[in-house]
Amino acid sequence: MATHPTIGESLRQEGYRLTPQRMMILAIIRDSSDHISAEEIHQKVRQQYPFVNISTVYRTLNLLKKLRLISETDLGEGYVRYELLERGRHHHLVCRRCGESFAFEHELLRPLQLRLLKEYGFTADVDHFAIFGLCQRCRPAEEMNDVRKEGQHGAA
Amino acid sequence: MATHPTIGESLRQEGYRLTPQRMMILAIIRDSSDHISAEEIHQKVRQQYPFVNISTVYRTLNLLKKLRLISETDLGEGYVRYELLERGRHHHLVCRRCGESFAFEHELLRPLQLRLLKEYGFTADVDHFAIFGLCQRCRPAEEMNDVRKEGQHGAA
DNA sequence: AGCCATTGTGCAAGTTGTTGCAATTGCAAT
DNA sequence: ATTGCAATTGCAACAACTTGCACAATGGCT
Ligand SMILES: [Mn+2]
Ligand SMILES: [Mn+2]
Ligand SMILES: [Zn+2]
Ligand SMILES: [Zn+2]
Repeated sequence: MATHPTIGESLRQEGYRLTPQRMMILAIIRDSSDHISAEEIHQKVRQQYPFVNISTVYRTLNLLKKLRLISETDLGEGYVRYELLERGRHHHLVCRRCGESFAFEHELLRPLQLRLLKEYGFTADVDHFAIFGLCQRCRPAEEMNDVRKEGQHGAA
Repeated sequence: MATHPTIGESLRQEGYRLTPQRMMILAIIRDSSDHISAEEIHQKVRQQYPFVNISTVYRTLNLLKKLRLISETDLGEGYVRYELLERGRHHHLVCRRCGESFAFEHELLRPLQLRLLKEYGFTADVDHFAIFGLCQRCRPAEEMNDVRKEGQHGAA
């Protein structure tokens, strides 16, 4: 129940208030084993305090994002999900056909990050990417689909 | 005035109709020298045909996206912009502080694309990325900002 | 030309997320 | 304890985009 000191306290140390709403939101993000959406957070906070407004949830998420305590990522569901950044840097591959998503190592993005810094002096925020495409299983199916369409010319 | 045959015809060859609305939308995207937003397209189509609905614009953009004729990208303005994919593959760096955006070569993403394919069998859609971070000019300013905050502890 | 199935459009309502504003809260100096 | 002030909240309105549905347009078949 006691809010993990590190995250709540880093809020205060930046000069922000650790309000009850923020404590509840933080606890829920911390206790979630996976990515969590704003709506899910809102539902869970409401179980403790039914009057929280969804805009408070969004504002808190934006604050935590700005302080780089959480990261957001769009896994193609029509809304964004959030995750504690201290949970370890990683990224996701999302199949545009089956919707499945797989994590991949941050290492794979490091060479790009370095080249952007060297060639453009640009410090890229490489926190939590989602890259869309076709997974191994779906590629053959998609190609078959393309071939079928080309076939429409003469056939059928 | 005559719609560029290649794009309009590739629509038809996929079995979709080339309606007047779609012709107008296509012509506007083609005649735009830069990224263009749905709202901008809607405004311009309305000059020719005041009854088009914004949802037709969005539906057409989604169709063109699905057929990989256009690509979309979020440059951090609060809405998405679209560009003809045949205009040449490139990506963007967007500074989260000053909002400035710079293009960068597709070449820089190719090694990542290849590694994702080799290591995960994942065929990444690397059409038109926008990577956020700090540009060369803004990084010193941002660091100064961080230092000032740390100073709050004892000072002030 | 007339009919039918399919595709596309307009409209209104819905979803996710943001924002202006007035009221509340927290904090510190009196 | 009271006051002053900035940070935060709830609420309602808004913005970008999507979707369900009824009607219109299209294209194929006869
Ligand atoms: Mn993740
Ligand atoms: Mn571009
Ligand atoms: Zn798949
Ligand atoms: Zn900048």
